[in-house]
Amino acid sequence: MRLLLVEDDRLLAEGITSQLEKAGFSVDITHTAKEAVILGEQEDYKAGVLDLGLPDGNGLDVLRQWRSSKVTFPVLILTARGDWQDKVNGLKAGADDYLAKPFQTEELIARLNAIMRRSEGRVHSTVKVGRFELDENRQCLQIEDGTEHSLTGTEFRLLRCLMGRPGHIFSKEQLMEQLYNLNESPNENIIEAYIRRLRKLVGPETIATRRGQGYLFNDAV
Amino acid sequence: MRLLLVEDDRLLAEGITSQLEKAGFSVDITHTAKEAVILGEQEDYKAGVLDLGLPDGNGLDVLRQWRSSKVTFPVLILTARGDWQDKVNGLKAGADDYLAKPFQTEELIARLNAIMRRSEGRVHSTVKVGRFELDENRQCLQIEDGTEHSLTGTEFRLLRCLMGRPGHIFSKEQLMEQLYNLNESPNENIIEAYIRRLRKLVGPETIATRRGQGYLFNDAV
DNA sequence: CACGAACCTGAACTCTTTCTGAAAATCCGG
DNA sequence: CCGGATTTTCAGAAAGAGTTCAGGTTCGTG
Repeated sequence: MRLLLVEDDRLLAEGITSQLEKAGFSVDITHTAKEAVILGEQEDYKAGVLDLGLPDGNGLDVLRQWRSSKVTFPVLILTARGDWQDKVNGLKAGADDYLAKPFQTEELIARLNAIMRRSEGRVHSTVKVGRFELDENRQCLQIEDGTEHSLTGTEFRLLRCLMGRPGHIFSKEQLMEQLYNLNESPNENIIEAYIRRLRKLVGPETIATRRGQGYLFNDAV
Repeated sequence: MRLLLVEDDRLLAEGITSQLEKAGFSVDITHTAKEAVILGEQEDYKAGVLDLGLPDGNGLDVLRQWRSSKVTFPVLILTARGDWQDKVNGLKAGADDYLAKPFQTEELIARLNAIMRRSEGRVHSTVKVGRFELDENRQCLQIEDGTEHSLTGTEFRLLRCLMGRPGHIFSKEQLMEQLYNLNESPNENIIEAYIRRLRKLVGPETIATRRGQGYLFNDAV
């Protein structure tokens, strides 16, 4: 679940990032408007967090440029407390939500989850495929036979990706992009390793291999 | 993999086409806006390349008309170098990417592949001939009796080629060109070997041999 | 009708990709 | 700084895809 955080205060950015990563996101940080525009257009994020005050330009311009170039992921803007104007302009420019500084990271996470769910057209925070149900709040997998398994961060992100689109083939490269940000680039064998662990939970048939193409979550029970 | 190329410079159009065909696309050319609108609406293309300067109308109007009549395939527009305005208007009108003239055909191919990949998630792209349906996302073949077979990379590329133009005879040399690049040049018997594998799936009658000419996918059920 | 060319067929071979189990490295709370 | 949980790497085994081969069959032509 990749996010882009645009925030010029480096210390604050680091703080937010470390908490977001604990919550299971993979975060790219940028401090400038220019880089933000490029990253947003080129990388495949699931959401963006945008501070409006940037050294080299207005955050709203970043947002407008994204929207005019078909960047569709949901964006949450950070505004100074009580700055009504910024909020209205932001929503006009295509933002999906806003949050006044200062804020609790918990609230940021909650709101991010909300706009991401909304953008996917879902309401429930659980993904159900066949006899499996993935609980996004508790980060655990329930199986129809009553058993329940809690997942580690990486296990969860990978499984959510696969279960989010049952029957669709994800290449190893795509999965790498979803799990890791630009800085991290572990051995591609890591995907195989995690696929193996997930199979121990869901059974070997449930996650199928398409040799040379990738992996898919079987939607047939 | 059918494309529509809208370009009024006939010489340029021919040149681009021959290279695109080498890259495995099957290209229809048109030189007028009027014909472009009709073809785009009636035929089932996987992508379009649209030059903005046309003798009988503006390319952007073609694009707008397509989009308003539910033509969803991704479109790449060709603009004059540095014409910022065209680019922005194009993206607003529903283009998926743009390329400034003059360009390298390699770049055109790379961008086409990119926008097609991006649009894959949204559009369910399948080729249907008789009682067979080839799913290009999942790289598998569905038959009317309900069975489904996943294909290996080479099987898929060969079958897509044949099914992309049912009834048309492809020579072994042409098929070789579709499946392999200049560096690879395996024994020509490889085509026979794969044809045999495909026949085991679709039945011996469905892929006919024209001795001395090539193979074709039978249009009639 | 006989002959060669083109095509078919099944199996064997090679090479790449994936699986697997375990060990090493890293992270994190106490 | 320690110990457990988690992540990452590694290397050999297994499986699968791609390719070749050798011999058989069919077809068209002279």
